[in-house]
Amino acid sequence: MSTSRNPSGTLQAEIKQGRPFRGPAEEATIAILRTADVVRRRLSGVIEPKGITLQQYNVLRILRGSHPEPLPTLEIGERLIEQTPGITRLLDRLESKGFVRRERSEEDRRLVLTHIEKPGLALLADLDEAVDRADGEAVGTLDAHEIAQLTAILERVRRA
Amino acid sequence: MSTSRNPSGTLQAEIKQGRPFRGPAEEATIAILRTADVVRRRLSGVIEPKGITLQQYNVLRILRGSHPEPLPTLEIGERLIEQTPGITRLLDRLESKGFVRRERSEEDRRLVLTHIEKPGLALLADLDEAVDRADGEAVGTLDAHEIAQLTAILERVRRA
DNA sequence: GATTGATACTTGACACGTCAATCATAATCA
DNA sequence: TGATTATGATTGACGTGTCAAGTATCAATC
Repeated sequence: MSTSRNPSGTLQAEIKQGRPFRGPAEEATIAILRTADVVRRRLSGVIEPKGITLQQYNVLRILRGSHPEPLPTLEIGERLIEQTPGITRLLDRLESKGFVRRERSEEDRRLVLTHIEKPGLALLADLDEAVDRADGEAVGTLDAHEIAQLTAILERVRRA
Repeated sequence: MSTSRNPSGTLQAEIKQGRPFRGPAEEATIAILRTADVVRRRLSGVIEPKGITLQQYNVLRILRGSHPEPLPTLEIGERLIEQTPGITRLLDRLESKGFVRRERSEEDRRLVLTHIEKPGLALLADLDEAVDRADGEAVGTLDAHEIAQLTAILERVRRA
């Protein structure tokens, strides 16, 4: 039965199988997921023709951010919000394409440090403008206030 | 050029490699992608313990929506925004778990019609409350106006 | 009514995302 | 010091997203 929730009598609850939130909350959740899909697709459309995937691009961006310092595998994983196992294989592919280089740390031999290489930097430089344009177009119909509002609301959703 | 936006002369544009949008637009784009990740993770946390993945759940929801009418494969794919090849294998797994049944259409033998089965409906019923709760919690700190606003802004991003 | 072109789906190949298990190295502390 | 535990990374297995090819069926047309 599971009817404990549902304060007052609540027509809605009786009629619609006791699901008080079906409606705006679900609509917003679905909107977030679908919008992210659309955005991801657009960015992929810009990036993949250059021979790397969106995730590989994200890793290169992270490595460029720390360049010339290398980063250990787990550190990259944290910034990507992704689980570690994935990172290892992602780096395998980037290394085989010559965009990054890996080496064991001397101080702590458990660490594998990844550096971005010249071809990686060149590829990013080549993509910067198009990616910025895509970002701009994604929110192109929003004014500055709306963009700020969207960003703030999404942050609250993440922290919820 | 598309420089109409960008208020005053714009130092930013000159200095930072002529990338006027790096900043708020990129921040908003990243916010959308990261928020969707968080939301997806939360929903998965509710659904996967019951033995199906989030995508399988979405397919079952779609099939419940049309029940007792079955749906052809492509129709399901369109509602998921996913490419067809993925749907076929998704349905393979749902079928092997007994949640759906497939059959060739008699009128048009190219079509494969998928029906949701009793165990599928039961599983969904079992999940409805928890999923609704998760949706509600995701946007729990937003008031009704903010939820509507978020949904509307995201829709504009998708249409951009 | 046989050929041609579209449509609906399937299969193969590769890139992730994620969990569980494993291996090497460090750190701890008995 | 030697055993135990913690940490960092990798591997294996499975589900999914996506592209390119392939197969079966239908529709059109000659």
